[in-house]
Amino acid sequence: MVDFGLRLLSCATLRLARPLHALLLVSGRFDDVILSTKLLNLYSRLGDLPSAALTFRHAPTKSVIAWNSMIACYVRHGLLPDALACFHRLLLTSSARPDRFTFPVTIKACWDLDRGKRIHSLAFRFGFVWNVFVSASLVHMYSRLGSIDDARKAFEEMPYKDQGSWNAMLSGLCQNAKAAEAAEVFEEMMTLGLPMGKVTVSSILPACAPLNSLLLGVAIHVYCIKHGLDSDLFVSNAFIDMYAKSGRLEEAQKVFDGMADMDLVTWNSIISGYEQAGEVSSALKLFEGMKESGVRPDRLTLVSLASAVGQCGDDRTGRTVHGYILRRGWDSRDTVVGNAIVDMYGKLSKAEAAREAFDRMPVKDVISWNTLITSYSQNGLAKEAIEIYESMQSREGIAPIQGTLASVLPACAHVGALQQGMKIHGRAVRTGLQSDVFVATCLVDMYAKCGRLEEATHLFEQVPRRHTGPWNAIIAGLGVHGHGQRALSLFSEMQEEGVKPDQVTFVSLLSACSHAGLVDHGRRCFEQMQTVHGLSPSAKHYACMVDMLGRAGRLDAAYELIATMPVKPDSAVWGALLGACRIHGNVELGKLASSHLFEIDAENVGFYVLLSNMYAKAGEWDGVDEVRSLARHRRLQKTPGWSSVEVNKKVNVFFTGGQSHPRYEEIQGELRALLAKMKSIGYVPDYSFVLQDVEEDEKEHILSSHSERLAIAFGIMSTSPGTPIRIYKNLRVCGDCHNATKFISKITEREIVVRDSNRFHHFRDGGCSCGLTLQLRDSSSSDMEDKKQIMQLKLKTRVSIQEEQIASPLV
DNA sequence: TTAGGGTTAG
Repeated sequence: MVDFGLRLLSCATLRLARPLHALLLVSGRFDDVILSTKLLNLYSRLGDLPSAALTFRHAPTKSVIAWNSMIACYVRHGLLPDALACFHRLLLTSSARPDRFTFPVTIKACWDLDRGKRIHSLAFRFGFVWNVFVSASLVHMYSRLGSIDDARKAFEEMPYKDQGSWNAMLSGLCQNAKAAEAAEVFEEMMTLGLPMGKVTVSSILPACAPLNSLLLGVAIHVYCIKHGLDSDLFVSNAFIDMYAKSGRLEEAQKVFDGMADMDLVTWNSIISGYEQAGEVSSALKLFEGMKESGVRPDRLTLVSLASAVGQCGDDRTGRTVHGYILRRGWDSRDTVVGNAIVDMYGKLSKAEAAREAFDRMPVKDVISWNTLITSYSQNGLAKEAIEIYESMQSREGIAPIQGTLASVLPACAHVGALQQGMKIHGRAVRTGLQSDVFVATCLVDMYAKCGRLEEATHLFEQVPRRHTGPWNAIIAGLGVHGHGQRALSLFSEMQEEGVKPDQVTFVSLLSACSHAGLVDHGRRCFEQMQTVHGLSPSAKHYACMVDMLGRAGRLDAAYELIATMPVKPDSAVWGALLGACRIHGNVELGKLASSHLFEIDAENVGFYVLLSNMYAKAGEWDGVDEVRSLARHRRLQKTPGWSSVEVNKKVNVFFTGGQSHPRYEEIQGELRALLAKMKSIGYVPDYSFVLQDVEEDEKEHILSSHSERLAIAFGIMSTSPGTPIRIYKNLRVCGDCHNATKFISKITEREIVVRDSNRFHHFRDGGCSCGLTLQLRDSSSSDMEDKKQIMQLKLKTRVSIQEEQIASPLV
């Protein structure tokens, strides 16, 4: 006589299971409720859902154990609705009664809170909630579905808690970002003298990094080594993750190196650790190791990989990775992976490729939109970024979150889209996001950069002041408006309130001092930054210092600083020196700065223009020719000048000489009318700013086609009288436009604010009271000399050069 | 004869 029970229990493969199944049927023993249930369990254990379901259907009598196994089998296959349907059939059609085993598995099948609560009340009605397995399952389910309060309640109501219940509570808290509470629960567990198992360890470890408590992590590590828990795979994985997130990559690597076997999670944790720390090449190397070891990458691996490639900035690797992801079956419905690809292209400065990847995604969530907005915004396509935000608004089911506003507000700030920014501010108020420190900081920055310093200050005063962000934003804002003293006094206030300044604070502060010509204050800040605040200056800080000393004419001191700086000077540092050399006419030092710049940043036309300008000012025409031919040789083209003005919440962009605006003719008419009035009260066009060697009336037209004029004219004709006009220009405003704008502000009785690549110009009633007045006066004092030189330049080269712009295409 | 609780995420 065959002992079917024993053989069913010990059967390990499907190949052995099938003959047993047949034997049961022919011998008539299948009718035995215990044996048919054992067969079902066997199929369920071996993961053969169809056979399990068939066995279940044909079993003449169904014990509650059979029902339980069937439900469990569905859950194991992720068929949650089938599992719940099976449970309901058990309730409604079977004479069997659910038991304490039924509920844990059914609770596991609940995929939303409503269902979970219904099953919870059924478990209560059947009297099983007091079972420790059932209640621990409830704790787990509520945590999984994000209802941490219900989880805590279920946990606290448990009359008896075993280690599993504590573990469920710990991991639930960790997964719902309640690290502090998790640590409290853990402490309570230790106080009660409960033992720590490997599950406990891997549940509590994720709380260490968010709590900044490396000490706790290390203590647990020591405990694990002592009790032999450290060889467990789950435990090791949790340690890698904990160390990596605490910034201890060496420790993470040590754990990784000591592991006997590794799984997908191991590789993902270490790769993402290196990627998050910015050690991109190590992350990519580990990915190769992972492939060699035969572990198949999953979506999380791909997310880390894409992010690593985005950081390394190498678009060839980017394309390779994208190709790899496509080949290895990137599920196009996987929104997280899709978002990572969009982000990768954005970081590689490939806004178009980002857009394509975005368009290909069938399911887009709010993160997809945020990522695309950021991709455009960070690649200088601010207008497009705002348009994407607008089209996002019309999508159903997609509501802006913190990250959305934090990506679109800088775009508004960049093009000076004040009305759009204000609309977004309104939205932030309605959704309560304006009290978010990050959003508030962006709002302060936006108002300051859009020329509304009062609003920025007002908003700053309402923001909680513990964080450094808002302080940095307002200090920078005061800086670009030329209010160096106010920036300094705010900095003192910041220290009095105990807010710790960071690297960014000092960049804002130093540039504020630089713009206002406060050299001594700037120097003191630069010293304090190192001695008092223990911050080592970066290339950015040195660039500010060089700019400050250079503007003040202390070129030797500026050069001295560069020669002795401990970090490698970048293009911003040398660029600041070159700019100062141009102002003060130091050709020799300028040549030196350029030689460095042409090595570090050979593609930047601005530097060629600056150098050529400087040669022209000094009358060194050979130098001018040399620079021009160098630029031509490198196939560089001038940066097109453009200005933007916002009318009716829409950003209008005008390119210098551009005729593509639909109301171009009207704009020209407006400009002609203005010009006549300007001339009648004493405006004389300054043709020295015209670059082409053409007839006088043509010159007049060229000046009138500068992008800022087009934008101003459009602003005047499209808004009601008295409305201030705000312009953003990507390059610096030319001297003639600066003068003309004074006249326009007088004639039209408008306040005109022009923000250029350097700072703000406030025009009102025929004057300009901006921070730059001083500098402009400086350059206009030598106006006559400039004009003479430019005339000479024209004679020699037939084309002259304007600040930051080369007249005709270089190629 | 059946059961719960564990690590990685844009």
